[in-house]
Amino acid sequence: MPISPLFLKPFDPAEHEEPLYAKWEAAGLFHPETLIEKGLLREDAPPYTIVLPPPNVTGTLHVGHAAMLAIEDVLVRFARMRGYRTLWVPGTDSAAIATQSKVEKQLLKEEGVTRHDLGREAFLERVNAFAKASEQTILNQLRRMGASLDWQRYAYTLDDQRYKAVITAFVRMYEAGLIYRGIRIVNWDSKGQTVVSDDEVEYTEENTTLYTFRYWKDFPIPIATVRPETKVGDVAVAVHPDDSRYQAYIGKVFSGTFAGTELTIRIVADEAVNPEFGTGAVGVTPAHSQTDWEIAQRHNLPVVQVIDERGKMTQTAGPLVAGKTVRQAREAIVQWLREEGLLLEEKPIVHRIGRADRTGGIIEPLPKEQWFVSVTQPFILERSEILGIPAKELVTLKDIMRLAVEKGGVRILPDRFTKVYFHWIDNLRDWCISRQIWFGHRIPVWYCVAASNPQCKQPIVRATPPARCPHCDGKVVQDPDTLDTWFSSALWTFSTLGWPDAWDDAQHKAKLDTDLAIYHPTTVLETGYDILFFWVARMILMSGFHLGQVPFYNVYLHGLVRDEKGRKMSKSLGNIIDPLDLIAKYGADAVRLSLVVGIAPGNDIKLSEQRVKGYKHFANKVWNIARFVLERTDPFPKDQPLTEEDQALARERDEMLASVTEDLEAFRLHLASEKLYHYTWHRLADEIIEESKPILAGEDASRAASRARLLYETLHTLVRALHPFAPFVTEAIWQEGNLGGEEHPWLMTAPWPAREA
RNA sequence: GCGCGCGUAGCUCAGUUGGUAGAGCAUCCGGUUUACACCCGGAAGGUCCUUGGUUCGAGCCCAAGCGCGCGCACCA
Repeated sequence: MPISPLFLKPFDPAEHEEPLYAKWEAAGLFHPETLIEKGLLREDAPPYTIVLPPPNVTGTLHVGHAAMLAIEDVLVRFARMRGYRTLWVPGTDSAAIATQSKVEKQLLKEEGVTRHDLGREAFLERVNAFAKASEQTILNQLRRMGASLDWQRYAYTLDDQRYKAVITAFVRMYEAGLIYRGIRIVNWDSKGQTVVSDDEVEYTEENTTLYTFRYWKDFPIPIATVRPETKVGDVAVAVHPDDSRYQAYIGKVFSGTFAGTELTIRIVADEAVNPEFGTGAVGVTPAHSQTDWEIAQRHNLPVVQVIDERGKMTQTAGPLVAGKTVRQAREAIVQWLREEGLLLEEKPIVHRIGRADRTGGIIEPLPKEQWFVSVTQPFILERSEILGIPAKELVTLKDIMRLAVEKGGVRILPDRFTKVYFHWIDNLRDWCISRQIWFGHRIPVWYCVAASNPQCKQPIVRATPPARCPHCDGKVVQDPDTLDTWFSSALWTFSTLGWPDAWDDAQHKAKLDTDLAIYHPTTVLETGYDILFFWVARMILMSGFHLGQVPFYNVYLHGLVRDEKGRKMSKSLGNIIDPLDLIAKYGADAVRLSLVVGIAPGNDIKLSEQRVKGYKHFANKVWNIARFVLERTDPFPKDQPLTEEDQALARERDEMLASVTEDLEAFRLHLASEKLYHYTWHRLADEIIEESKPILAGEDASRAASRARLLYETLHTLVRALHPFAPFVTEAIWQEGNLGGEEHPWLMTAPWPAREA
């Protein structure tokens, strides 16, 4: 058979990649059940599952996604070739706050209206339309990377099935006493006009002034603050219990006028005060500081709110500042302190201020009534498959999160993140899950409007809307808030596999033969180390509570992709590399290799165009090796015995493959790929093939035939081993060279070349 | 303050359990018209941050220090 004419030029990714992907998809090769039907996979094959960390539905593919896809696709293709029942579940995330603010910005710019002008219903229609319109973009970009995702199982965090999972989860946790409503100091995003969780606050250092002053002339203790404007809300001064300077004042109460408002200040002793800082005395503002709120709780102090949700001073703040913005109020109060001679010192200080990671809005701590998940409330886990966590005993969500990792149920890679994880768990507070935005899963809670008898004051928490109040038959209204987007993301491993429908409540286990029974717990969660807390920990929490399982056995954390100088990619630096541009220039295989070869788990990736270009050359090298070998070995002498030197070469190759296989099993993708790269180029091409030229053309026919057989078999092997890393060029060679024959028309589902370890 | 990581060739980084220091890019010299210029051969380039320890043997293990980065907490 003559060699395919396609081989007679350099490998052109543009010519092969998209058509090949379309063929794989059309043949159903991403869908494990189709492989079973076609006899390409045994029905009793052990499962191997990864759920894709869902990209933002309105976003576009960035290099971080590209790295994630490359790594996961290597794992999935490796597992598939080894005969696992391999499932990779695709999905997208509504990314509540990010998407909503994007649409709000657009509305304001193009139509000059706010979401309140449109109203909730109309606004949501607009957001959903926007999400729908963007969806195909990101999905096609996932395809361009070559990701072998099972599209028949595509999930979206806001679709009906996921909605059902979210509400069911909420109701069950409420009934178990793990979800409660309470007034706390929360992180108020003044720009996004919503609460955000502790993990969604990012701190930046800024230069500011530390003011030392007295409330009024005969007030005995000077205090220091960076936020004079909040001081109109002070109710106490706290000192350390052992501080000798202030012993005489502890327990005393002082009254006076501060900045035009009457204050009653009690002196309290509290361990939280650092006697070294400032004057060693803290003005306690319970409504606008987490620490002060806690002090106020311990000493039974009142709460006076002086800043409102829009960042303006309230009427309670007094005539001097009421109605002013925080900034104006600060100036006014400092001015007043100066005029009154109360200002003792102004000192420059570096202070960290919090901003919301999604909107950039300054975080204002405010007391608000919100919904929380308690991480310390004990409950009984009816059934447990989690290592080290017994069923029918009292546990807390914190216990589950800690023990799942500590006892080995979940393994985190690289190992060093385990400590970071424990540290986070140990400092964890209750999780605030309500958000004052509209785009997202609305909280399944209703309130009786009339509230005519005491029972009616109880919130009605249920999966289906109640028509009337069950106590007085009055009208009900739904809680206006939506859930933190991470609440639904935390259910992702099992909400994508059919929970709660696939769940048998009586048996506390998945119904037989459902996706949930077959594919959960998943095998690997692969994601960036930056969302270890947001997501990984909370998935363990949710899966532990609802299923009594870990959500995954392994966590593979990849690093941040940075530019060639090691800087974060950002719009403001203008150093963003668009993976689709790279794919267009160098091909998806090259992009994938550049994000995998030699990059250890958890390490940041410095990506340069040079690097990608190098791997394009590699893909072409593989292509040319195939041409050389196929040209000279067709038909290859299958039964020719190998000479001793060729047996040695075959052994060397197989040892290399055995070690590559071991590396892949241990998630050492960086080493596996490096070994393959090195063997292919610098051993096979540079040495073995070069030495083979005279042998193949030589007089010794049996030696030539032996070498031809060796080369053919080596190509056959190598193309399979390289497939997970560079799926396109290898599949193209497989097809054009007809390497699989009748039995394995697709390289994608051909067997892995090394024996089971 | 608590914790984590990094420091290896000019640059970017590998180095799996301790066993003769590696790759890509860049530099220099040479080659090559049929697998491939998206190439090949060769050269140069290293106190593996420092000091001390364990060991027959340390880039790797231990201790201390220096420099850089990150996470968490505090930040009144």
